[in-house]
Amino acid sequence: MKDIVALCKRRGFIFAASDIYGGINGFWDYGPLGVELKNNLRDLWWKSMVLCPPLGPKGTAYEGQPVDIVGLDSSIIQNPKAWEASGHVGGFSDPMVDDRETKLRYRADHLVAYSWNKGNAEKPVYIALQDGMEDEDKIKRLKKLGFSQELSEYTRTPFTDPSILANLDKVIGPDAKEAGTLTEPKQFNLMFHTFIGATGGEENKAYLRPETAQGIFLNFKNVVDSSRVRVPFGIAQIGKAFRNEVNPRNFIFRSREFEQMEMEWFCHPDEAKIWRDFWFEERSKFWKAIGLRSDNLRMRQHDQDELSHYAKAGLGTADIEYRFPFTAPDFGELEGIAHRCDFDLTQHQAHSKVKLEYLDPVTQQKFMPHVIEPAAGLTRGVLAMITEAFTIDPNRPSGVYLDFHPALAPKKAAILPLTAKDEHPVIATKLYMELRNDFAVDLDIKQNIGKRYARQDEIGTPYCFTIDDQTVADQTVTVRERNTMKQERIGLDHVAEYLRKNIKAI
RNA sequence: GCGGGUGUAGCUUAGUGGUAAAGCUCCAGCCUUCCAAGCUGGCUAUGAGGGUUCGAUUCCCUUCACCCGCUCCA
Repeated sequence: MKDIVALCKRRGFIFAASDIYGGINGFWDYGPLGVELKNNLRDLWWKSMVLCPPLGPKGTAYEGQPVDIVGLDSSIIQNPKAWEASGHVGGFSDPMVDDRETKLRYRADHLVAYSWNKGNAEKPVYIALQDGMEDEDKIKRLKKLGFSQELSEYTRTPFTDPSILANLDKVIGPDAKEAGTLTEPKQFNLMFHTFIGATGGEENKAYLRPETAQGIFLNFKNVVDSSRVRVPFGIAQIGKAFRNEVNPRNFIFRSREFEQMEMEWFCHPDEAKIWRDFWFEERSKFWKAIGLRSDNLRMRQHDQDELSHYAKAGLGTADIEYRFPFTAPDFGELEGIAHRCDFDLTQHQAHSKVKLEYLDPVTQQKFMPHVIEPAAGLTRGVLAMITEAFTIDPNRPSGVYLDFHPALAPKKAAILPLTAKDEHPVIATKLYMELRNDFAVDLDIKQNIGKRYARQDEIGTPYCFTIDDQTVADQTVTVRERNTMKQERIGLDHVAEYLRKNIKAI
């Protein structure tokens, strides 16, 4: 992993954000090649979803014909009420307390401290208990710690009371053996705040979106009313999302600012399963088509207890996971396909008071569509692409090369005159000018040919076209293929066609 | 968030309480007819802040970033 991070920096894929100030935890910048790679992945996803979506599954009206998906680019900042409706504000903003000994976590406002001075007023001992416990269990717990009074004899103080927080070293946690293992309560809201307007008081508070999905639900009615779509259909969006992660880790895998590629598929509740299976299949195919090896991919159904608030009911969530170097031999999430039921539309309808039900024009049935959501991490995808491509090869000068699928490679080809003399640069420049209109190509004239091949290997350029004396004589160039280092000669006038044929992924 | 570790140039490594050294990379020039060759020249570093000291990259404190393990990931 260290080598991958180093290569990313050395060759201009990914830099630490604010590098010259020592970096900033959880943020990364995409360099000249990184942005090309990310854009390529983004464009392939967009193509596979919006421009050229798959044919529908068997057992639906869509069998054999393309499904309907339209694009969207919604604002990062929305009305804060939207995040209350979605459950992002209320659901995860409570003060939490950790127990360093047992590693358990409690809501601070659910804890109550029981104390009994035991005849020694100088040194009260507090026993924190979950307020919701049955009295019987409280007595049992207190007894276990050596306190056998009636419950009424104890002083009962809310845990969040300053007198308790100032004496945490004397508090025994609900499951701890000794006092002093509980931490100060901490706010755990993962949403970034900001303030709208130059004066910025609390009443002007707003949030940066923690997922792109909500922008789609907020525009569901607008799209239905304007775009001649009929359920089932999808709305796709790619964009940045922000989460104040407690602990960003593993390069760009978990960062605080990241990019998502999400599509919300609206369908009749009865068809949810068909579409869930369909999208799961399609999305798996996508990742394989652009170069991830199947043995590095895994499909995993979420357990009931790890489901998000929106997916508790319904068919649950299935992840497409990739074996990243830092998770290996285990896997890390790359994309989740969730059945969000009608949670979001129902919530927004209730909070906004705007009717979001759908009237099927054929059956005249009115219903709240269910949502199947394939939600992929664009930046995680980039990381998967880079780690998959990273190949050690002691038999070549660079010692390593990036085995990108040609469709993903930041540079599709390099045009290299064998020497900087004679006709070589002239022909090379002419070829470069022809190709650059259609392909991301490099022209590199300086230094010896071996160095230039090595450089292209390290940035994953799949093809190098070299101009030599024979080119001058018979108008052919050599093509060097990155992975095999093999060369063949093709006509100068066939280069564009050669590239077009070889860089197609989907 | 907890525990442990690491911070000298883009990389790999030297070294010192008193002008920070080298190889590779990179850039420029020369040379070069297929895989980082050679020659000449050049850019670039003690993570940041504070303290002790005449003087700190070196000693002390704080902080930041990264790595490993746990935790977390609505």
